[in-house]
Amino acid sequence: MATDPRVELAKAYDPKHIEDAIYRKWEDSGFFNPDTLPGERGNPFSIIMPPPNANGALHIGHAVFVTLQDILIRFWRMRGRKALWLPGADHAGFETQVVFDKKLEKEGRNRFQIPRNQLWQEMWEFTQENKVVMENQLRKLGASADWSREKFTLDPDIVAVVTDTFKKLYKDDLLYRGERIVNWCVKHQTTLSDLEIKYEERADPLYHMRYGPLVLATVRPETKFGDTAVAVHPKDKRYAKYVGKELEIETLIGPAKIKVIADEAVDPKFGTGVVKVTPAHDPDDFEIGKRHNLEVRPVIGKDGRLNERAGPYAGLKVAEARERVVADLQARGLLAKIEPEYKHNVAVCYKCGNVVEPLVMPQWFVRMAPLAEKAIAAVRAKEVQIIPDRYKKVYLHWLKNIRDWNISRQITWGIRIPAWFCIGCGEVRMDAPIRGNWYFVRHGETDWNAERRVQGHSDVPLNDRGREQARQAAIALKESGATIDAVITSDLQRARETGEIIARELGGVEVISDTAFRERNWGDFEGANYDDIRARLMPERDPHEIPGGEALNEFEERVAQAFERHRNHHMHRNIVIVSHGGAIRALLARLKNISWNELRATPVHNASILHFSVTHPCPRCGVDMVEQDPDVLDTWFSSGQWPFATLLAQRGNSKSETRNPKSPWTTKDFETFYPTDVMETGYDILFFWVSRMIMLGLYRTGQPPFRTVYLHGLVRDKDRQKMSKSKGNVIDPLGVAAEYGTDAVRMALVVGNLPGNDIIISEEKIRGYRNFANKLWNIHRFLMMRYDPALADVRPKLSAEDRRRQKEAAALAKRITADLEKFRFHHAAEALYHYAWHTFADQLIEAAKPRLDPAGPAADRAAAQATLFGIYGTLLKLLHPFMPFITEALWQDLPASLRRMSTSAEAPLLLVESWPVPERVRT
RNA sequence: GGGCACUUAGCUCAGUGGUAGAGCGACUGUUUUACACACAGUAGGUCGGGGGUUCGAUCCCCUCAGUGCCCACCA
Repeated sequence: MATDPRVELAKAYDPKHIEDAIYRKWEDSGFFNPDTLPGERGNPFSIIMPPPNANGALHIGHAVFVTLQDILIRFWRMRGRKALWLPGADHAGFETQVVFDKKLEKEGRNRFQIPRNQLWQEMWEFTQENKVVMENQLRKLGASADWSREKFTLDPDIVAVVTDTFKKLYKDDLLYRGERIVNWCVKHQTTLSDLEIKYEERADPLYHMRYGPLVLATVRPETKFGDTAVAVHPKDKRYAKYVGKELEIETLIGPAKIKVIADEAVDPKFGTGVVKVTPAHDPDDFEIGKRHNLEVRPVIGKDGRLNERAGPYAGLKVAEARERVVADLQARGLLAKIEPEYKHNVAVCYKCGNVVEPLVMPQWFVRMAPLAEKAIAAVRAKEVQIIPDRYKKVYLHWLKNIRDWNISRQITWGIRIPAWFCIGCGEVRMDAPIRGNWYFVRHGETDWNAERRVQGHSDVPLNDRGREQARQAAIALKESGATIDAVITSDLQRARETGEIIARELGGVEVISDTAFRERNWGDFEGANYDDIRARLMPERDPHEIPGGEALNEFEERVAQAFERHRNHHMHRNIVIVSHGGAIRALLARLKNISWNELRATPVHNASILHFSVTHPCPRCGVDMVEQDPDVLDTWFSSGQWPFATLLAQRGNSKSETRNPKSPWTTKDFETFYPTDVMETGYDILFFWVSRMIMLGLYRTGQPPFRTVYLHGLVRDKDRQKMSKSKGNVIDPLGVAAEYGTDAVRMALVVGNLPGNDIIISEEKIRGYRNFANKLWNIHRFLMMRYDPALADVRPKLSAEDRRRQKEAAALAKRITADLEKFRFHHAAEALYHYAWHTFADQLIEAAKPRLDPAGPAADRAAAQATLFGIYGTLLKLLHPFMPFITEALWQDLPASLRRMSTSAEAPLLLVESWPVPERVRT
């Protein structure tokens, strides 16, 4: 824009033509990076941006945090602080997995049929694309974040911090692997933390079943096969005579004996006062079971179907089994009564709404109580302040009643759990030193694979897809970081080609061909359809005898011996073995000492990679190979470390120096900016995120990760409805920003919104602030039209009114400053709106109009001009954190003499040391 | 079952111990060279009901009602 006051600006403010250029100018200036901010800046101010999920576009909720945090950052930067706003993105494990699962579903695929490394690769690309889109959206919203420090939760240096914390927790006995009852989502095939389940009220039948002489009520009769006791209240006289006895009961799968126990958890007033105890499938029963040392007898599997313990009901889904069991109970007279509409709450997956199946599984749990204790103390001692205050109580209550946190997830997308198990006996071998790695890779796809034809020794070449798969496998190997020393492959063409592609992609690794790694010889069956053969032969297991082929044990022996030979030959090296589905299974069966039947659960897909590491012999079973836990960490376990992890991961940053050699666990950034000043986020993730950041921050650094938590509300539409795509009431922040200007959207999100209260937004409101931006534009236009540079040399004769107005403006500046210091954004924004429009425009400008007449006395004209421009400059500065684009544009348009910058004329930005009220120096 | 918050103009919300404000909307008028994305004006509220404290309450206390949210989740 021109600085010549005679050049006319457009009549109306058009943000489209201005915003991008302004942002580019800011970014090019380097002022977003605290290291290149001009001026003396000893006093840091830092905010770590809540990393948006890299699985989609930004929504209006993101615009809220961008606005509030950007206001804070710009405010403190203008006040001379060394201000850092560190941006990032979250891989958002389960959330992204769900989004990606849906995408796959649309393409007719599903994640359980895709090799892990291939799925990972696809998800990596998906999130990287989203990340770029998101970054640009954040820029559009005016975020003055330091992009040079940006982090992603899967960056290697972040992962290093996170896995280090995992190991430290384990060492400190704050992390354990335990068989505990967990929330299992049958659809997503993963466990969920207690925060990731919701309760829904349902009306289901309550069945009163006969257990010998007793009658008990349940909504889940199908779990009866897993009952290991019947419980009554200890003081219940009705049943005292049974306690401690074993009852002979008739069940649907024959007569059985069941213990009667007494436990406080039983409510004698509910139903008959008798309860069946199923420790494997009910959280409360699991607790009762622990108290009474009851057997945990699982009858439902991860597939949500009954298992072989349920006899004739095996294989049925829970709902089907319930119907059948009830019908059969009724037929046998074992059902005393049915209450058809019993209202109760059912736990469901918060994403898909399917009923959560409580299962007992080995998982990793963080022992929360000791961590929570410190997090409670920090807030009580006001080391961390929570705004608004009422959330403090919510926070404390949750922490006081906290339960251990299951951090294992059975999904692909996430940070792989840094724990290793002995492949022989499953023992946890956390610190087993790795000396050599073996990667078993199945060959890529052939046409026969696609046609489901048995290949055996038939020499079929890879097809195009197979070659691409091989390349993908090579990329995955490369990315695993290991240096591959050699590729050993079966001599059959499909394996050899795969091995050669991998070796080439890895930069010309030696390829060794070995006939012993061939697939099993399927003799007369080769070329036939795989399913036909399975149907014709034994449907449950592989045939031991194949006409003209190789016996199973011979085959296993051949492969196992070959592996043993190579192992001895390639000690302490990293070797890829490219072989076949059957051969890899044979190896697994030998190495892990498991049956073919169990192997069926682990499909070996084309070009999939299995990774084993060699280490010391296991102290329990002597096997010297380990494999990494296939599970990944709950996303919140990594994001819970975000404030310190991001600062510790600034080692490569050219401006922020390398790590301190004295302590590997620090960086200059960490020392400068930690603990951060403010954590600004939504109240909906107080437990998920904020409390965990406080706990993990205290645990790892001894300090809380931030001094103040500011919680904003959820954005709703003007009918108080949550925004959702299905309701069609979503406001796309970028869409409205493009239409009305980013500043208008920002103001609309600030005015009238108190901390912790839900935010109501409507297009009308945004339009209102678009009008305000236009008002500012025209105030500027008027001032510049009347501006007379010649008056700069005239000594102004200020009137009493001029002085009063100057004082008024100074008071406003003080008030806005105090509001921002105390996080009263809504106050400040509204006061500025009001002042600019109804005081400055309506009164000051109107009053000055006659005085600015060129025919008037010069001293008075100079006074009017000086007063107006002086206050106007202050106003622009005060408005800048809220409406950065237009204020910057107008500021730029002021003649340099009016800008009175303390920095050089080339440092054109309002954001440098411009705040009208200086900060008192902190001691 | 426990907890928290809210109930002020048609809508969305500020606000203060001394009998109420903003934005949007409605209505009337005005195209006056900063702005019709504007200006000038008008209408509209027993500040959820009841009780108490007080000279005085929308604001403090009690209670009732309604709304929303969070936590827990005994078959």
